[in-house]
Amino acid sequence: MNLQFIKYYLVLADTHNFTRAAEKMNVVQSTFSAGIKKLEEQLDCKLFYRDKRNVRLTPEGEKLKDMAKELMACWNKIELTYNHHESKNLSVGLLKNILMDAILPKFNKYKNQYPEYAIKIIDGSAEELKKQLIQEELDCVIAKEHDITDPAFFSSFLYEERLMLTVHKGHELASKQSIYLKQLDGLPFITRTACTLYNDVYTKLANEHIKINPVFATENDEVVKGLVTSGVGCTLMSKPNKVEDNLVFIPIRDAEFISNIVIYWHKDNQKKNLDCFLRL
Amino acid sequence: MNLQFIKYYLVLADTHNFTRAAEKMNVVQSTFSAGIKKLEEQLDCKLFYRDKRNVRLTPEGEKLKDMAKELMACWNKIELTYNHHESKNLSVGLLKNILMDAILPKFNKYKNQYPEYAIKIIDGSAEELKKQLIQEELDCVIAKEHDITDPAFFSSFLYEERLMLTVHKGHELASKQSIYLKQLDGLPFITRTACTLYNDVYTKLANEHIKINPVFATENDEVVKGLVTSGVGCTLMSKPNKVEDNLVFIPIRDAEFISNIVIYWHKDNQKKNLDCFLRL
DNA sequence: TAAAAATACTCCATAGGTATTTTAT
DNA sequence: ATAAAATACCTATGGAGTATTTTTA
Repeated sequence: MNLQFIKYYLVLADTHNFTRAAEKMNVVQSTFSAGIKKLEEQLDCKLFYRDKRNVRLTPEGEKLKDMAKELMACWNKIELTYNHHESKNLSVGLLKNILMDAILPKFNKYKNQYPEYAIKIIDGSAEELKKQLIQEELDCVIAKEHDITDPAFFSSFLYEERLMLTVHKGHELASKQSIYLKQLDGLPFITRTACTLYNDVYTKLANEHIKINPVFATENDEVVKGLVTSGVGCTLMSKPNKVEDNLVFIPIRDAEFISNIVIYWHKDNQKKNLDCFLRL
Repeated sequence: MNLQFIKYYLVLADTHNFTRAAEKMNVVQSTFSAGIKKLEEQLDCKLFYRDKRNVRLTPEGEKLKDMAKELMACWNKIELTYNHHESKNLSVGLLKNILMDAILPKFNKYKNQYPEYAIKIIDGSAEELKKQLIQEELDCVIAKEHDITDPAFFSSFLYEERLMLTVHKGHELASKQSIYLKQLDGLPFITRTACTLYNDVYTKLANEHIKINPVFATENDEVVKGLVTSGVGCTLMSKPNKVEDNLVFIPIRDAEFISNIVIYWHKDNQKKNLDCFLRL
């Protein structure tokens, strides 16, 4: 009859690792193990296989997932309704010029499930956001992997950004399914100064003796898109879910410019809202 | 984080009485009071007014009702899914010739919410059903108030049956909005031998010196309806929600033949299914 | 005065912690 | 050999009980 163990279950079902799951729940591993065991005893069935170095859900465990999520959603709703002492606003830091595609659905889900609670979104550089996160001005920060390495913070993978060649519809390469890096040689190029992957890009191009022709440089991706659309040059950027009519994104076969986008939050931040947001 | 207290809350919200609610939960009153207090502390608001001899929900307490029911429904679903050791069939005793109108919706709700669990319905007299309830062959019994007075059983009111004059469409009284008892004088009458209220009826008629003309006697209400429809006589019976085309039910102004229908169950019966059924 | 809720205390089951052992790569 | 899960054991919290007091109709 204790919802704590249902939470244990949900976290373990996500992480597949007792030690890390326990850490996320702010209890020691033995306590966590005992909790899972108690839940298994109460429901009278094995929920997880613990074999050969990895933890997996049993069929019974799999069946519990949706019901447990629903149960916790009910409970969260009750707690959020009555807990007046803690702020109901969630402050989310968002790395400047990050691709919103994979984040917007998360925001929308939260808004649908908890319509009365606002999310405040703060734009900034990795440095600025990190500072605000440490000073507890932010509840969480969405940024690139390795932006924050402080062990006081958890991080959880959201999605990956992968740079592609971006050209306008009428460009000579627009019809290609994919290109090789050397095909960029001599092309008019727009530099996205806010993109941290550009260090890798320029290093790689130098190593391969490919000379691009930088015609513009800006940190604003909307400006970049406008420039590419108008045909003054190409660039390298991530492909959004919704591609503008006149833009074409082409994968690069012989190079990968990837960065993982993760969400950071302080291990001690017990805010109910944050927990709800993270679990969406 | 303890669902026990949510159950406390729901039972108290129903009974408006700490002592009786505690008894229903099989805990002593002080334990129950403490539990409600803990829930109020956890949610940081008063859920019940305890003033002037009665317990009432506060506005905050009222708000919790639906959310708490939803939460318990989630939990019940989980418990019913995994608790294999106890029988999932619910055995319900039903007093012979009882009006099904108010019971059918309850059965339907249960079937909708827990489609995989069967209800077994056993027909019988009050005596038979009581015996089976004591021998734990039945989980609960739907019968008349006072049919079972054993303190080992709880009872909860379901609805009232109220006898009305029942005639066919072409009957001389069919157009009346209501009648007086003396209008039954001399009428051909069908005696429903299974109806325990008929003792009261005959006593009252004798006291008032009203002489009816008993033309048929049967314990089967379907037969009674057939006879009334065919025009051989009138009777006194409860008005169902769905009235047959050719039958007319007329209230009696100067007499009340009422019996309360209640549901009985053993205080120690902790079957999850029963709990779910009772709370519908 | 009597019935119901709150309070004071006691008891014990159990959630959670520390330290250690077992298990599997 | 190492990392992770299980186990043993301890502590502290709190749910539930008994007995009593307070409250109010």
